[in-house]
Amino acid sequence: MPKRADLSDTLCPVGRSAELLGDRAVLLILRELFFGRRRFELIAANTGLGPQLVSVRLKMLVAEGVAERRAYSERPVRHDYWLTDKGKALFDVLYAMRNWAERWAYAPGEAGEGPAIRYVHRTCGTDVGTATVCPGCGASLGYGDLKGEPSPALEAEQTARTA
Amino acid sequence: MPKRADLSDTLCPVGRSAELLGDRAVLLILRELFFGRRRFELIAANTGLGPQLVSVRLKMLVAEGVAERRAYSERPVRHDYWLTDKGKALFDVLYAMRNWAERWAYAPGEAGEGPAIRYVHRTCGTDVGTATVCPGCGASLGYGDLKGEPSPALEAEQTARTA
DNA sequence: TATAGTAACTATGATAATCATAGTGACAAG
DNA sequence: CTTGTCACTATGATTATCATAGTTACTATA
Repeated sequence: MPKRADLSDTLCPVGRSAELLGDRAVLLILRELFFGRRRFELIAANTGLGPQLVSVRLKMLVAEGVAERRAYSERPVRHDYWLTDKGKALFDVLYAMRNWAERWAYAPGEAGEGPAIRYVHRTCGTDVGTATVCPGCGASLGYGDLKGEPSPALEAEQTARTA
Repeated sequence: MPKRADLSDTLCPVGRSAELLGDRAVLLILRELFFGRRRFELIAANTGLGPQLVSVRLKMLVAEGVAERRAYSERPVRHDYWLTDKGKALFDVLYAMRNWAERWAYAPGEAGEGPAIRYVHRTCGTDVGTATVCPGCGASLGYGDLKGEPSPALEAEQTARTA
């Protein structure tokens, strides 16, 4: 394909986000980072993306200030990737995607009982369902406030990929 | 590229959404539909996408049940595209993208004063900022509750594209 | 009647992004 | 001194995307 059109200078905020997020690989990598999988190989394994693509996208995310490369070991030198504040702020987008999918993207009963990922408010323990404000205590919910618990079926799928 | 990997059968809700939303063209077309631009040529002009891509993606959105093709005129036969309920539910995702971009994707002062798009709660008139719950009346905010008002600069950019 | 215009597409070819797979460099462990 | 781990890089086949031109089916104006 020809060079993809550049949206980074549009004044439209959705266009600007689309420049970053309108990419399957980026979305999947962000998912991994939000789930606490920071190592290159784990990210590649869990997303099913080739190492080339993972490499290119991680560099892009670092360049955009969304992720950060850190050494977690000298001798041997090993690096992993962490979300910056700018990256953590993307949680709301992924959470909205999850909310939409839980409601619209599964055939009846396909995900077993209940949602594929259950989110619980850390401070009060309430299952928040798909809310953006805690139904228990009324606090607004962002990254760090929520604890995601994959269903047994989803967990099985994930461990199968790493094996 | 080889055929892109299929995520439609993963149990992960983010993966499922990514299958649809991890695509620049889809995101831009959805933006147009949410802004009430339903005609093919308008969508192509405002997104800057070629007619081929717009055609393919609209067919995909219709096949996914996110959009619907309607005839708005017989003689000559003319069609346009509307969001279904499943499509309208994606508002939360695009709104989260907008919220993120307003905060993180502009250089200081780049968008002029205030946000690139101002959102106002229709029923109570409050400027909601980037909230998901109305700061004025406490109602939760979804598609239909909000009225988006582009800044003069953004409006200028949009009309420039259609001319 | 002829010409131009509008809207929703389809067709084509050049180019670049993606996938799959194999390979590299730096080190540790047995 | 061979095997293993981890974070990548290199390569070639395949295909999606862009830009542009063309098509179909009408309406409107001259």
